[in-house]
Amino acid sequence: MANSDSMDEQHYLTNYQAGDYSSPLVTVDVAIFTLIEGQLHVLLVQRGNHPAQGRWALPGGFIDTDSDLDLSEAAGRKLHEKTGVNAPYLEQVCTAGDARRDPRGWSVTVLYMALMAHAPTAEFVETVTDARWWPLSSAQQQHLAFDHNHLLEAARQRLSSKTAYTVLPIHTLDEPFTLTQLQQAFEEVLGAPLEKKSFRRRILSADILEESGEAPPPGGRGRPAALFRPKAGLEDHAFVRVVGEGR
Amino acid sequence: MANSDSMDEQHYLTNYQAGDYSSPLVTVDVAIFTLIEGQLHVLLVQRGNHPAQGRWALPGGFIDTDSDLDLSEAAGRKLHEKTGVNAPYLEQVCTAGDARRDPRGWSVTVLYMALMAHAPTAEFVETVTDARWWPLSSAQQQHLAFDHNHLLEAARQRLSSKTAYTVLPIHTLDEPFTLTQLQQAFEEVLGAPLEKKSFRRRILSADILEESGEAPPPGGRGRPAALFRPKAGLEDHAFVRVVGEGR
DNA sequence: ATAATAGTGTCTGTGAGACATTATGCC
DNA sequence: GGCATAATGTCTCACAGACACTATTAT
Repeated sequence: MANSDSMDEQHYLTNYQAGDYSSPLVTVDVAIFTLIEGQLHVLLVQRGNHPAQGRWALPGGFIDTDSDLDLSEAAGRKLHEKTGVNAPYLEQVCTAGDARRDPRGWSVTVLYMALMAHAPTAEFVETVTDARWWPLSSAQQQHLAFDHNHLLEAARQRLSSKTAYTVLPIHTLDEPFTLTQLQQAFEEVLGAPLEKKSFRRRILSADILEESGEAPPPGGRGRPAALFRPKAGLEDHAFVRVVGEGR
Repeated sequence: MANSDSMDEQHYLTNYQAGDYSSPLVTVDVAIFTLIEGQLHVLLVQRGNHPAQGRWALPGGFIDTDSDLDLSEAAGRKLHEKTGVNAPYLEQVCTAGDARRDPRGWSVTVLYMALMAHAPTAEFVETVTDARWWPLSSAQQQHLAFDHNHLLEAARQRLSSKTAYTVLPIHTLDEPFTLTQLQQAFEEVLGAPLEKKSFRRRILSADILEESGEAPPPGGRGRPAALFRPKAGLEDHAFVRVVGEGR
């Protein structure tokens, strides 16, 4: 390790060679979820290159030390390249790193979870042959590249557990939305039904939504529902009690 | 990117050169907390080398791709090298990475938080001139190396927020302990007083402690307290309501 | 009117907050 | 006895669960 008391930091840095240490590979992967017809889906891409050529994988790839300013920007970039969308919600989940997860050697991946509303008008994804929205359970049943089954499970767990005390699923809906739609989003993410009254009481008393004055879409059966959108900035509300399975 | 349809994965891998991409530097840092005389302390080491020579920093360093099997093992190793202790509790907090946090270039660090009981008999740390337990507030007031002020704050936040719905501070105590000691540990971590009755009700009804039959230490004033230790395996209990500031 | 969906009233149960009271050791 | 600390009794309040009920639309 190059160092001496007489060497100042400037001098040290000019002599420093990054290649002196064997550094792990560093990638960023993104599990992006959305609701399509009420079902939770995750975006996967089919790998065109070795290793794991032909397998489906979470979108991601190597950090570009020239153009990426930081990790979350790298994650956003990977996502944008695949979906053409700037993820409305992006959260770092965890980092996996060991000697075996990538056959190329010791590698580290920083996993992000993203949520977006599925815009049925945006064909950008469906038309790309190697990127597809998968129903979550189908995605989890197949053999994904690398350790992406584990990563997907970790992201899924983060989504579920945070849904119990936040309003995360709000990011899977287009605005404005009805309370029933929001409840169904929660139920799909949690994998369990919720009590209507409790849910509405919880959400409304948190004071994080505002009624959009808009008229309800015509053609629906039954009483038209009120339409809401999140109040600005208040989307990261945390409840002091957990919802669902009151043990 | 080297690839062709005719090349099989084995062939690809033998031709693969890790140096082909400019990879960020990868380090692991650990914020280890303990209680010393009721006060929360964090272990810092003074850097002997450039960069940031002479500054105090969280213990950590480069991944050793030869000997480290995975990230948490690397974190455990860094900790062991500094404290001679295998951390009883180790949790990954987050990963920071950008072009500027280290003057040597694009770097990524995986931050872990650790908790341990302060064994007054263990001089290993105090005698090493470049490693010291700092009261948390003193540590946070000085200018630490790199972005370690931010990392320390992130670890501190994780500790506080998880303390609100788990029993994390249990790992800062020697066994057996009294409920009063446990409550004081919670209060120190949360930075706020707790109601005695609520606290005891919560902890006892969670059924995660067992009474150690041991006799209370002599010499104390007042009624002797019952001594407890955690039941095996049940230390990661999660409550469905949050403690402290019942808003 | 009937079906269908939106939305409310209200009772129960759990557990946190507050704080007064009792218990058990020491001198 | 008095002091100090441990432990309990018990009331209130917030909020989740349950579920019956009313409201508003289309046909």
